[in-house]
Amino acid sequence: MNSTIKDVARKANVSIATVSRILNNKTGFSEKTKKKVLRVIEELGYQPNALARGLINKNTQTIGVLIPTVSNMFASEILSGIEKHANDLGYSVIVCNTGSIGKRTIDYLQVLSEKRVDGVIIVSEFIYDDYHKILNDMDIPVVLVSTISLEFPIPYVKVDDRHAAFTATNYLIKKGHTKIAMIAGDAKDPLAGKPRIEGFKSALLSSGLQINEDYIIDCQTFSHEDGIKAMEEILQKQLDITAIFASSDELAVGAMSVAYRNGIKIPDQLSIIGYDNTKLAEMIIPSLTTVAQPLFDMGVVAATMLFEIKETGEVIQSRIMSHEIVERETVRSYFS
Amino acid sequence: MNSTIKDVARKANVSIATVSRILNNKTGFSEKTKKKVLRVIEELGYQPNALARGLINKNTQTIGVLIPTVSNMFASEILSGIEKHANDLGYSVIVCNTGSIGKRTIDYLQVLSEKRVDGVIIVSEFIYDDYHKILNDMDIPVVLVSTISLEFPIPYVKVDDRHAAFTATNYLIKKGHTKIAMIAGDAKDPLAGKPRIEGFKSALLSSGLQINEDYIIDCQTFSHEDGIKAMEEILQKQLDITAIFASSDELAVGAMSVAYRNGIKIPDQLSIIGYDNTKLAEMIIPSLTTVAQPLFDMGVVAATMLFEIKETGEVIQSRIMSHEIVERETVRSYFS
DNA sequence: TTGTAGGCGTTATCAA
DNA sequence: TTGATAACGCCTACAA
Repeated sequence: MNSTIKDVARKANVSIATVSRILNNKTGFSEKTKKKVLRVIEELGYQPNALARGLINKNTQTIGVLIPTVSNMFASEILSGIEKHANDLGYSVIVCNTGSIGKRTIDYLQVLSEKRVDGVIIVSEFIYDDYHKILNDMDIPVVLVSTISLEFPIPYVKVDDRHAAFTATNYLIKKGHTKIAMIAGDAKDPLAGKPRIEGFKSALLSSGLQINEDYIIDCQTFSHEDGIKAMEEILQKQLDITAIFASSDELAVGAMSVAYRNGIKIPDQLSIIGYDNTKLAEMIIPSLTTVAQPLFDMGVVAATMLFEIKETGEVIQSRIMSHEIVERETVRSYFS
Repeated sequence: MNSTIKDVARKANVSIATVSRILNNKTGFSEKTKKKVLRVIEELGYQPNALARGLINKNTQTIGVLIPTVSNMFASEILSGIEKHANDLGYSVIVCNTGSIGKRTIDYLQVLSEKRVDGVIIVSEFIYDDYHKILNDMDIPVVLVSTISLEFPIPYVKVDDRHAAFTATNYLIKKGHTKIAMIAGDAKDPLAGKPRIEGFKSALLSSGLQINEDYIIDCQTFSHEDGIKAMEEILQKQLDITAIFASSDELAVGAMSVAYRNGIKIPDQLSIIGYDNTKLAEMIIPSLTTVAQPLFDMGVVAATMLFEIKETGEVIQSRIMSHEIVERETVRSYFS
């Protein structure tokens, strides 16, 4: 059990060098010995030891993925894309669930560093100085997904949040809505929070609509639970609105459930548009109109970029993925 | 960048053996040299090479997880639990997205074998002979989650599907329902399909109700989409029912959406109970009554078992996790 | 308390 | 076409 190259060599009456050559499709052996060696490998059930290989080749055929939570549809869809493409190229992926706490990230990075992964993909996280320091010391490709670093020149793949939020809001306006609230997620979040608020505002502005800060509900997170709270706040404030733009599908769905409980019909009395286009958006009833991020593809693209950097050794251009409105059932038009 | 133990030794004027001892908290060095070495390590930013360590220690501090899809709430919740506990114990996890095709599983197993992972957790998959052969050759702990192998004695953690289905159906009956259909998922699935159907039937039987095979809708999968199809079939067949038991939350939600589109009020005109208790169940509107599997905990327990086997070297007892009805809004009572 | 040296399972460089 | 042999970075007897 777990024989080594040495065992193979001995049993086949050749040197380990020859076995190694055959294993790696190098040149320098006869067809006959190849046959023989291959048979012995089969007989022994020999499996090359990736550790020993990695030690000498300085690559492990594995990458690390830092991701806030695998157990939400947003992140897991991205992870799925990454894993898919990595696997297609013969790489394994180590998942690191950073959660919301920051400390674990450092530890994970340390571990990935010790394990000598060939690259790291970071999803939806702010890049602090110490992260970057470790990353830098590791001297391997890094790419960001759905996040960005102003401080450090790390390539990323994401949608243009401001633009997407603008598009969503504008969609509402084009449907005849003028009294619109926003459930903003974490307004302090410089990556997924602020830009979307800005996009919301500028859509209003460019249509000559008034901005009222009271109509922008700040939550702590982008979760379903906070969507509920936000909608309750909207109701309690008795905001005079016909539509809501939510910064995530979960927020939107949370809001929808409160509306439902209060007898508010969607979209008849209140329209709502989400953000992300997770599977939740199509499963919820009524199905949620939302601005889609190509989550799975973003994962694939991130992995593609990572390996491209690895191969070429060059810095790669970041990618802005295009977003699009997916029209479903939660937005009412005031025309036609 | 990427200094070795040798660099540390040289710079600290000690032997590599001493550095190694300090690194591993062994005995045999003075406090003074420890200080000195530690400082040098700090200065150099030295990180032990896990590959070299693993090569000699014969362990990699990483486990592999085979899972059909990370991008559904069921699997990702389990994965989350596994990752959590593994990480707490200093292990990394490699995710292997087996998808629905079988071939990839073999390849993944091969890779995990070459990478010399310390253990493997397999989620929701049937264990074929060749899987088992590889697993056996790897000679490492294996545990199954939400699946079971009749052929091979591999420890597992799961709920009692038959019992859980019985409980769900019985719950419906106790609420006064007598005309109940089942959306069965994949009826040919010997693990998640058949047992639930049996549980459904025996609940009916033990309450003196009739079993009508026509009322058991067989789908290919447990997906949202198939829930839609199943409900359409129910409608088209014009089954005379007041309640449905669905083999997964996704199926239930798919059915709900069709009911909604057809103006059928839930739970007023039709009650429905799901299976799993994923986050979807609490987010859907109205929120879904369902029989809960402790998904996250099952992941944690699986990891716990894995490491226990690894430590003790003994075969560990399988664990049947308890299920429970989570009462929400989709089941109407005919009493009171 | 410390150092020397052999070995973990490979690949790669020489010779032969 | 082959085979020794020196790395790769670390751990661990065994000596000192």
